[in-house]
Amino acid sequence: MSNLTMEKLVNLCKQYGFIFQGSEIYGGLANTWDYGPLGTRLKNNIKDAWRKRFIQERKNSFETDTTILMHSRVWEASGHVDSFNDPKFDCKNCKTRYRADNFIEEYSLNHDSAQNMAFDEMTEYIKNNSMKCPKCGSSNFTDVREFKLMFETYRGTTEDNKTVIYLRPENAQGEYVNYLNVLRSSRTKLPFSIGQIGTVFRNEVTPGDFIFRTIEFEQMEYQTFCKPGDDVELYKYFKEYGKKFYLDLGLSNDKLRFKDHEKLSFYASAACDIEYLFPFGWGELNGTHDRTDYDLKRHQEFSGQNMEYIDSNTNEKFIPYVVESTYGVGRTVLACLFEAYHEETLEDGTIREVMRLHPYLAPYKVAIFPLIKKNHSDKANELFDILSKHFMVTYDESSSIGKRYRRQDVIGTPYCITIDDNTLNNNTVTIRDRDTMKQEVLDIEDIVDYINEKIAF
RNA sequence: GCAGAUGUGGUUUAAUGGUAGAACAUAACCUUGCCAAGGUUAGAACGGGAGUUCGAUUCUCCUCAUCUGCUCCA
Repeated sequence: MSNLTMEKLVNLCKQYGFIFQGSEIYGGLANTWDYGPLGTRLKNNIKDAWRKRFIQERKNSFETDTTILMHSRVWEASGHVDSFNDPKFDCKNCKTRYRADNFIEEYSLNHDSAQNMAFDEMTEYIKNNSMKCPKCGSSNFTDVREFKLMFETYRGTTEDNKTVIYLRPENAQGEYVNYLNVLRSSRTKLPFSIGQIGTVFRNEVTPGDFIFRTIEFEQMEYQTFCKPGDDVELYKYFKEYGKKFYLDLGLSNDKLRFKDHEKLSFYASAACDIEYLFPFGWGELNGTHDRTDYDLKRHQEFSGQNMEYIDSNTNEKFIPYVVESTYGVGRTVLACLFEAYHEETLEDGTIREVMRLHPYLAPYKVAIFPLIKKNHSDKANELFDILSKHFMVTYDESSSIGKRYRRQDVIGTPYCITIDDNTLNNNTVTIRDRDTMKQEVLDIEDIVDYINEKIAF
């Protein structure tokens, strides 16, 4: 049973230290969220899980960590400088927003091209041709304005020495510009993959949905370079591999679906999302794109560097195709939180809130309780020192034992260990499983192996 | 970015143009021997700014944030 609304989740995350509003003491900055102690653990565990599946367990798979700030030519080559800002205007009457270039091409009498028009020329054109809002018939429009989706900053310390530099809107270009470096240094062959986890920035006008859409966010990206033709099978493979990854994280099959793109971007020959059913509707977690040789070809053109691969068996030369699969980190965190939350009514009628996170994702693997603070806290602290060398452990000696169990249930801790007189006399502890509510007696020596086996991913 | 609604301790809330009250949560001490027990005590709030007023959490304006619906998301 779960009836977790977004509002309730936001409060829960704040209360227990998963996620806080960004810049909260100054009134908040819209669409930014800070990860607290528990949220940071959860997020890092998700990233580690991804790393394990995509880098560690796959041959010819390499991780990079490239810079947020890149040469401006990168974004010209990628097409972002030309395509990642839109000319838009609003109908003041019915508040509909249009893309000016599309509007002119679609609704003008001659279907003129707006390709080469400046913004004020588009404004003039719309006015001079008495174009009307297709929705309400009004001609009361705002001027055409530019909506830049890339954040800009400046390089250079003096006013007259400044050059524009962009904050990356995707990680992918970092892998593409290092394709030759990785290929050479790793002595690898096609097909091979470069993965990367990194922060990207998009200056979008957005409604929030909590951490679902933010202006700064992390992506886990996976680029597979292959021989042209092999991209078709790889594309299919990575769609399924991505879904498998989400099932492994504990998301339920009936809340996951594929959504093929009908309209393809200029760089892609195929595109498909994996969506999760959030309380606010289906939302994208992953996008897999067949980017063909678009990016490497463009970088070859713009940089002058030869991006061709030589197949040593056939001596063929070609620019590799790229299949990209991108996973949103924050969105995955959000999906895992929604999926994990349960409310259970106990025999005495009280409600127990349980965060049934996969043990690998749980912020703490084990909580240690001295049954009686006075008698058992020394031994409990000793155990903390032993176990904390192996995994994240938390310690709680305040309030009643029942209350301590409940606190761990809400934050997803899979195992609780209680130290009592038996521990002092026989070296055994009571370990309680969050999901089954069953208690077992365990020798202290066996705890590490017991837990490690349970939390494996 | 547009329209509407909302903003009181961590959370849920009460009242008020004149000292802002509670419950839960939190912390300390006592008690307690395995699932939110009890007692005592403590800390903690009117989103921010300006205006009207002798005095504003309350009225007005601006702003910030959140929610709902649009819009946007190569």
